[in-house]
Amino acid sequence: MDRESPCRSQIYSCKSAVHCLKWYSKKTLSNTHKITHSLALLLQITAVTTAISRIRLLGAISANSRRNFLMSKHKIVDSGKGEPQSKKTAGHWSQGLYAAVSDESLHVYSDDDLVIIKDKYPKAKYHYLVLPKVKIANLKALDKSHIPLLTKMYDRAADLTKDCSVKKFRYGYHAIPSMGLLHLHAISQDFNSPSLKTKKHWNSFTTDYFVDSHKLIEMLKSHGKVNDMSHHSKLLSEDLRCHVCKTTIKNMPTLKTHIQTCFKDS
DNA sequence: GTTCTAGAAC
DNA sequence: GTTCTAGAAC
Ligand SMILES: Nc1ncnc2c1ncn2[C@@H]1O[C@H](COP(=O)(O)O)[C@@H](O)[C@H]1O
Repeated sequence: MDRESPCRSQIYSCKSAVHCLKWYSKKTLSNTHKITHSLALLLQITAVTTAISRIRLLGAISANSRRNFLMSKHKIVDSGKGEPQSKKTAGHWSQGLYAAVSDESLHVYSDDDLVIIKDKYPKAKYHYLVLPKVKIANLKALDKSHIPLLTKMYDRAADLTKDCSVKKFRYGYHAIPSMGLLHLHAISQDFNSPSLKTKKHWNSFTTDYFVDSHKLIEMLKSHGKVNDMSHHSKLLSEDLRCHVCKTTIKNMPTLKTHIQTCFKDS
């Protein structure tokens, strides 16, 4: 466990509270004082124990995400009054996946290493997110040691989607994700969904902005890290192009109609 | 006049 | 990431 995590420090404070109780009873305090102090300490222990058991509900999620959980519980914000809210602040929209993975009712699949949930705003008939249970904030945090985990994430996603009514799927990462917490997209290639609305949506799943899981794993094998892809942002404003026949299409409504007939799942 | 996109949101 | 809407494009 992380040495600095609130979880660990709370266990320490719990232990020290017990220690204090023993210490107090040996001291020559009046009986009334002893009882008052002991009761106060017992209340403290109960509160700490409750906090720890709530944190344990978060399962195998790391000390860092427990810290975020505590921050949100205690409404800790790191932005000053009148300042825009920091992206890393608990409660900011970009941290929404932390709450999603913590909610077991959203799990479509879960094991010791990963969780699979449905994408809340699916951009196709089938759209899942695969998240590791150990907190990995972003692609930059990845190194060679993560290859077995990333391979497993792909394997489980492929396994989950093999019985879907649409057979063509892609499994990959956005080059520049908006949401914190590493997540693999598993998305069917029909792109038939009301939540697919904008050019940015389309280009994020159909240009090189979408980095196949295999490609990402190859990057880690060959370079030991994920290549810098900050220049990929320009791909989001490219002209709309059908992912099947590659013709350019003038706008989103036309594209959505076009792919309904152009995409064939065989 | 209607459809569609792009940018602000404290 | 989404929602909302002003104004560009048709
Ligand atoms: N609370 C949420 N639960 C599940 N999926 C979400 C949530 N918020 C956003 N998403 C999806 O997460 C994905 C994040 O995209 P990106 O960060 O670009 O990889 C998008 O496909 C969103 O639709």
